[in-house]
Amino acid sequence: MFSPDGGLPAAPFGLLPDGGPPFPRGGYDGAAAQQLFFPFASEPDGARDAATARAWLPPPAVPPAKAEARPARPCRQGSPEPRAAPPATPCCGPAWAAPPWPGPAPPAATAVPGPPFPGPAAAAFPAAPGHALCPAALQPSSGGLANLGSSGSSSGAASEGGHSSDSGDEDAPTSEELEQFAKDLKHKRIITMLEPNRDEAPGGKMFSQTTICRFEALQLSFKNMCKLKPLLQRWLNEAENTDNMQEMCNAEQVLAQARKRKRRTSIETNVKGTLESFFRKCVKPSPQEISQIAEDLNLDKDVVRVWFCNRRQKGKRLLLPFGNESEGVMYDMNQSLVPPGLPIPVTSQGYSLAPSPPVYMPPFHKAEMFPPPLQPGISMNNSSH
DNA sequence: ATGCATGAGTC
DNA sequence: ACTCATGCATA
Repeated sequence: MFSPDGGLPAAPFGLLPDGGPPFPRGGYDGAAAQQLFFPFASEPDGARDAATARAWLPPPAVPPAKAEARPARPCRQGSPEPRAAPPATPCCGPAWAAPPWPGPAPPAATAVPGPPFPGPAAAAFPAAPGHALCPAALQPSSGGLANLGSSGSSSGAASEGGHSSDSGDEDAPTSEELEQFAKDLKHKRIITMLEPNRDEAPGGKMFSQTTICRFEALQLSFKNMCKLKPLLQRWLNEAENTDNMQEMCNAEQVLAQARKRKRRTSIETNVKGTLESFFRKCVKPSPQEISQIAEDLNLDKDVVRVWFCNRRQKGKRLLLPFGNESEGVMYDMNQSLVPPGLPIPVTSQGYSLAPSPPVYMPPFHKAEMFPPPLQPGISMNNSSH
């Protein structure tokens, strides 16, 4: 049934061989030393509550072809159930259901390839008053956060729990602000990293390099960025005003290293290509399908499952944030992605998520659920491996 | 910089 | 079992 060509040589979406530039780990070597950089008091638990929010929802302009609502069911080839608008979610439901994205985006001169966030309509963020959409994010700071940009010196102190200032929704940073902040953060971080003793803070929670990188690259969901901004902001302020960021008791986070973590699986390039082709057919295979794929590829079912999860997550991360136009047309959970005319999103490293050709997978028959007919010419950066 | 993994929260 | 946030490990 599933004969994934035993090993497609190419990857549909221009999968890059994650071969990024070597990360200069000044002081970290060993596995132990984690890459934690930012310490923070503590993350408000409530911050997560809004997990329900569907980040990057389509803007008003876009006809709700189907807001990336929760598909819920495995791929149903034949019947792409029409997706209704996301039901108001508990917390930020309404807020996010209604496109948070303000109007037209100003040329955001940012490091990122495309305007990550739509527009500056500033306070457009519908922070449901009653609920803390993003508790942390809503931290007042009377527009202070917004001014982070001026890396000049101590930008506004994003103190928390301050004055709730202006209106109830003005707190939400605008995309512009976030971008600016991201830049500022990047700058500061670089400086900071040069300081041997400044990578962590006392007793606080810190974020990993991964998260920071993603923040800087605006690869996190808007909601998430809103949440993190105040925390990062605080860190920046502290870093600026503190000469010694405390002794940084090595502590090294005690590294949860003691934790038994499954060794990272390295999926072979060709296998990856096959997975990609499966993904294009169905972004959310059913457990059975996953099992089948796993069997075909000789992978652990769990590995396949996780791969799909991550692939979906990646799709959202890369596709939505940068492809404004694509809002609402993100990949159909029932089918493949790539809506017609979708602007090819490219990440900072030129990672194009779009399939070479405007592939648009038509509904396929069950019988051919997964025959991944990769298109020739699709480039796959087989780099090593 | 990003792929794969983990865990909380949710459906 | 999925989404989302986050991080370890690696290219």
